[in-house]
Amino acid sequence: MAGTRERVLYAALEAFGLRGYDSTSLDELAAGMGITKQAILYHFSSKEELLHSAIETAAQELAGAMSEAARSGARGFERIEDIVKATFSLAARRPEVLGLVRVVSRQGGSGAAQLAGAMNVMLSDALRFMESEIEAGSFRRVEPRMLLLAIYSAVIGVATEPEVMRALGLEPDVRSLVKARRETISFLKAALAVD
Amino acid sequence: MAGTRERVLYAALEAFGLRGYDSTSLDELAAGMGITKQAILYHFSSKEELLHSAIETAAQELAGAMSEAARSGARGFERIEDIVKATFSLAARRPEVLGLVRVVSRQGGSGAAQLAGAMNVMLSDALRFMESEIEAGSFRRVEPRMLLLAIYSAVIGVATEPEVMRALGLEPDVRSLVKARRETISFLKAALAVD
DNA sequence: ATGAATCCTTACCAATTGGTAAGTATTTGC
DNA sequence: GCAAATACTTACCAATTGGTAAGGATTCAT
Repeated sequence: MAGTRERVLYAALEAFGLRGYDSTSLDELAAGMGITKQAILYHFSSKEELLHSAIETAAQELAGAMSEAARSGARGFERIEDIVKATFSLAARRPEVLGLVRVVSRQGGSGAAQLAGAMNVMLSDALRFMESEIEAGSFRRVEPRMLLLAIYSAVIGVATEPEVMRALGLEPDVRSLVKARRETISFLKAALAVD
Repeated sequence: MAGTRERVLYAALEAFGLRGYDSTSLDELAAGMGITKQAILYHFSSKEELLHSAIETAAQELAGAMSEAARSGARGFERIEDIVKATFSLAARRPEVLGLVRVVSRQGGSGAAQLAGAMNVMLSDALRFMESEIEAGSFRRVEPRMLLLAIYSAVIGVATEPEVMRALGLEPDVRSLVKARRETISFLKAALAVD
């Protein structure tokens, strides 16, 4: 059995990422784990600190998945494909991680700044990759930052919008996610291909 | 001066769409308008009913903007372009409308079902358009629903993720939004073009 | 064996939450 | 002119919120 501190951290990451920060009370969180709220506040001095810890964990996990995907050292579009696959895999395995990224980046405030800081290296790596591929003529000539934003939005959106999928008549099950992944990749491939 | 009921409705739409449902208290909302919480509860029997009314308003406003964009009767990619422009315009003018769509579709529950219902006609129109354009050979052969989801995600994401823009070193001002719009359109154009 | 640290619980607390009840101006219908 | 509906306000309320204080059990160092 993992330590209480870690269990709290992961439960908080899940709750914050799936239901939102304000919508999650410490009492609920504690009851779900069979402990009391004060046990949480023993390990984390405040709810906000718990959020910051959860953000850090999520950022690390995301960075880990990305660097794992980049380990193959693929170039050109294959690299993008690896990254999209890793993102979808993460979305299926632990939807709360990307969920927290969304919740926090939307909410703004110090959490967003912290998240931005934690993902800074990842982002500038991605930017440099984009620029070099464009320079090399492998990708279409686009504004790399705008492109990253579009890719981020498309992938995160597809991977984390179950309700929108339902509204479109798609059940957000594993099969549909795989299909969504394939479509997203071919979508990006077409968008990036040189004329 | 508009009636109190309408003012409450629009203030709620703004607050729910930008800060979230749970993060907005009726007291706050009322104080911001110089009335008391009970005045709100006079016009709307509960906070949830206020949310439902706000969702309906947002859905109508979105549908209005879309049908306005479709009024030109353009075909092929020009139609997509008109719609994306209209969406960005809405995002710049009233960010809370798309914000509410996001918040609600993410949160799930009865609000999401209501929103899905209100946007049903719009969605099936969009689907039929996609299918006919693919059939006519104007767009690349893709799964229309997946494509819609990708477009939705890309546009909504770009138009409503100021914090992500900031993280990428882009200030979310009008100029950047215009640039983002242009990039999104060319991104979609490339993704949809037939080989 | 014992003092101290670690890890929790019970017992509170002030502030805030959505919501009710009752009263009061103002407008409206007749 | 007057009852009734409309549009609020003040006064409450029970439940929930994040957080504090203090105490108890267990482990650990000496």
